[in-house]
Amino acid sequence: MKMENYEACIGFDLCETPLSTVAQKIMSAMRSGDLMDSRNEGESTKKSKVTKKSSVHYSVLAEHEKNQLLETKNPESLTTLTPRGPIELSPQPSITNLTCQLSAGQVQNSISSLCLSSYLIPQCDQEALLLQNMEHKRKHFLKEDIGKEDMDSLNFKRKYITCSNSPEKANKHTALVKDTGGMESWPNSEDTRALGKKLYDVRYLGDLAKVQLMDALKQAAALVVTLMYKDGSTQLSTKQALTCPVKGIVVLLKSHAGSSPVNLPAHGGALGKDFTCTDHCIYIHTEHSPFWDPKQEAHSLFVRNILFWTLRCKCPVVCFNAKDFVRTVLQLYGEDGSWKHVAGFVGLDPRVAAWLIDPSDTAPSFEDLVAKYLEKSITVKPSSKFSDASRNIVSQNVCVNMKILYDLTMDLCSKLKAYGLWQLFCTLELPLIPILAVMENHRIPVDKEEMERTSALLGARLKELEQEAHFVAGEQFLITSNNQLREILFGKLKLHLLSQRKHLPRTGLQNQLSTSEAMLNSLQYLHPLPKLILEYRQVHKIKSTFIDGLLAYMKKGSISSTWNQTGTVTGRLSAKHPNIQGISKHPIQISKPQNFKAKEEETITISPRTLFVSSKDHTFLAADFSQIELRILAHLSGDPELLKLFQESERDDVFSTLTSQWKDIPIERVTHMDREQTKKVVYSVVYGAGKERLAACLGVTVLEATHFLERFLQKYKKIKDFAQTVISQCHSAGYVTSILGRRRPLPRICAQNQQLRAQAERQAVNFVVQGSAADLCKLAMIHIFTAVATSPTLTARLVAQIHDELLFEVEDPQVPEFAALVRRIMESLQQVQTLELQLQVPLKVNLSVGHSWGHLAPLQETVGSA
DNA sequence: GCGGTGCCACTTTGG
DNA sequence: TCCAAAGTGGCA
Repeated sequence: MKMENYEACIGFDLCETPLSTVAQKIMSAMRSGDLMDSRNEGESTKKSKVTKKSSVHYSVLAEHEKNQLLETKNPESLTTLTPRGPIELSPQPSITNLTCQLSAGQVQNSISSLCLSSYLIPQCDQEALLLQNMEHKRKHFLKEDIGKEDMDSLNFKRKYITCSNSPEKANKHTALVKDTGGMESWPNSEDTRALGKKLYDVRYLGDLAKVQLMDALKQAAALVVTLMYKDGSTQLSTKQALTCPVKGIVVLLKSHAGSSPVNLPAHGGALGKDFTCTDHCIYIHTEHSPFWDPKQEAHSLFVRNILFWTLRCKCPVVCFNAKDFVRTVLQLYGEDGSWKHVAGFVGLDPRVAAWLIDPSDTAPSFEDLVAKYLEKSITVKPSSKFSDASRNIVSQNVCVNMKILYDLTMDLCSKLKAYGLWQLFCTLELPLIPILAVMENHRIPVDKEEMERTSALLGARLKELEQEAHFVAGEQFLITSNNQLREILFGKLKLHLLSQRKHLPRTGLQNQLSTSEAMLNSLQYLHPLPKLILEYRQVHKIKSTFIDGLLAYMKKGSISSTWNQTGTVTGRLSAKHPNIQGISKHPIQISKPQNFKAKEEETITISPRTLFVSSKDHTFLAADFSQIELRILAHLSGDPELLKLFQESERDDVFSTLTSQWKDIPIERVTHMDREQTKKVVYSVVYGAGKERLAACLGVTVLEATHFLERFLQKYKKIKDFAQTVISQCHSAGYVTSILGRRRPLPRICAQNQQLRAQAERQAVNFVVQGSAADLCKLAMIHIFTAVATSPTLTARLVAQIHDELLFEVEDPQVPEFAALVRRIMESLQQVQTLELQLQVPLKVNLSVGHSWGHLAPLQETVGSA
């Protein structure tokens, strides 16, 4: 064991008595001024320091290493000091714990050089490295697998029997090895044969064992990670607690089987083929007790070390729902700025892999995936009498499950390769995982007082509207009930008989007369009730979803969404709790309720996005791709008219241009509403909307809509050709793919039912365009995130992604530099050599800034600065 | 009678 | 018989 193998940060407890010799030296060096005290540094310097991010506690070092440290130590070799411990809690801060950093010359693998090297490796190199690692592991794994499948299934059975008969079963979970005397040495192969399903709790490891563990961690061929919750369940448990706090983290260290001769038992033995005997499973307790004690602080440093190592190590890391793992580490140990350390994390997530293969099953459990994809193991048959027992295998023993998880992930990886999804997985989806974790770890401030005022205001207005509605209806009824509303509109008032329109909207399944917005719009001149209902619904939606709903998710005056990477069939992201992608953009006007006399205006404007504000000294910067799907359609179809629209008039807004063309009005006269309508019409038409739908959308007769449809498709002829090509490809292959190879199987493309088949055809066309747009938006996120993470100065945080729009929170002085970076990166996605991507159309980005999300103004960019 | 659950209709967003 | 989401409330 050599010093070179350690991080260069070493922590000391200063409340230990007697004070260790090294600590005494450091203290005296600090007093004499030979040592810099980082407490006196400015905030900005502190942020950029890497010393705090990872360190080894002094107590972890073996005796001879302590001696080595003591010998090599002279004051000059210590460059920084960082106070640790509960200094925030104490009014009179006293140093109770120190971290010192050795100069790079003293220790070769100093933390700073490690960090630098991992940042300086370009993204593609990291991917190449990962690919190489994976390929190596895969080959190795396959080689080992050949001819031993039967043996493995036997082993599973053996383990199961052992497990169910052991006293541990009563415990429901894997027994933790608690050697209160402290385990002095990390177990070798002889010990571990019996420990296939035991967890080593790192709290109870002795100093030497800890050192050996770190070593084993660094030499592991692969790591498998899962979170353990307070109720004892893990990420692999079927019934995963929704909001259960994390108790600890379980890590399976997969060793290079055969790499050490000591670990190789005699040839031919059954146990010799059981690779599990060289693997170790550790449990890392991460819960903090409310009061501080030095032992816990030492443990905390050690844990932090392990976890940050895991996040930046070069070997494959397997984790089911890896995003939750990254976010948990950030919540536990992430300080301001430390998010950059996880930027390069690439964790193999089997759920993401399975979603790429079949995007239609959006939330499979670990157990589901095992049943669906793990070929060699227990196949769970619902009708089998062993079904319950089989399922128990997948839920009882954490260590066994971790090994199954590893196998499952390897199987999924080879499937990804077979489907041509491997590159998409590695270059797009996996790098996105830490980005989403970092987003979830960041909170957006919200104006709570304003929100509560608005809630009361809207509540009052709703009461008024309800009373008016009851009055004009001539009876009391539940205004939110569509059934009751339908009875009044068509049963009592018989408005459908007064309407001139022949085809009134109907509900899907019951085929009743609809009470939708389109219907109410067409009835609004026949009776006052429809208009009141429309206004009621608008106000009610804003209040219940965007004001009260948002308040429910607020903690300490801020909110943070949960981002779902595998929640859509098209590759888009989705957000929930709250769904920040669905928050009203357009302000609504409401007339002032009677009892609100505070203001003089008769109408009040409500805009939910205005409630989102940037933090102090920060600005929101929004960057959105303009007409991304239409541009992609132009590229894919090669339609000359559409291409011309983007290549020539790059300066103008395309939807405004289209509006002025077909409505025959000058472009200056095109209103916002006109533009929105054109947008809706264009997308409806290109994705195959019928004439009735179009008529309803435009508010014109079916005949007029038919004419428009013909004219449009005549002008942009190749759109139809493109759609035909996609549909026929889908017919022959059974699936379609996006620009970066994302796939969507559409089995109904050959359905007998005409309706189902037509739907699948429209979905195929839509997927190719929407999925490709999603690819580009994700690529933009990754490139920008990587650029910021590798920048020594930039600190901009990604706050939200609203499909084509990225919302950042930027430190005020950095806005111009960052804006230029964002524009350059996003527009340069027109061609990406490494992905063989080359669009025929330019990509255009609109930038806007402001201190409130609802009030963003186009950015005035300074040009000409080098 | 009460509370949980799943489905439907409607709304918002994005293209 | 445009596509893709999430949230709310009624209703059985």
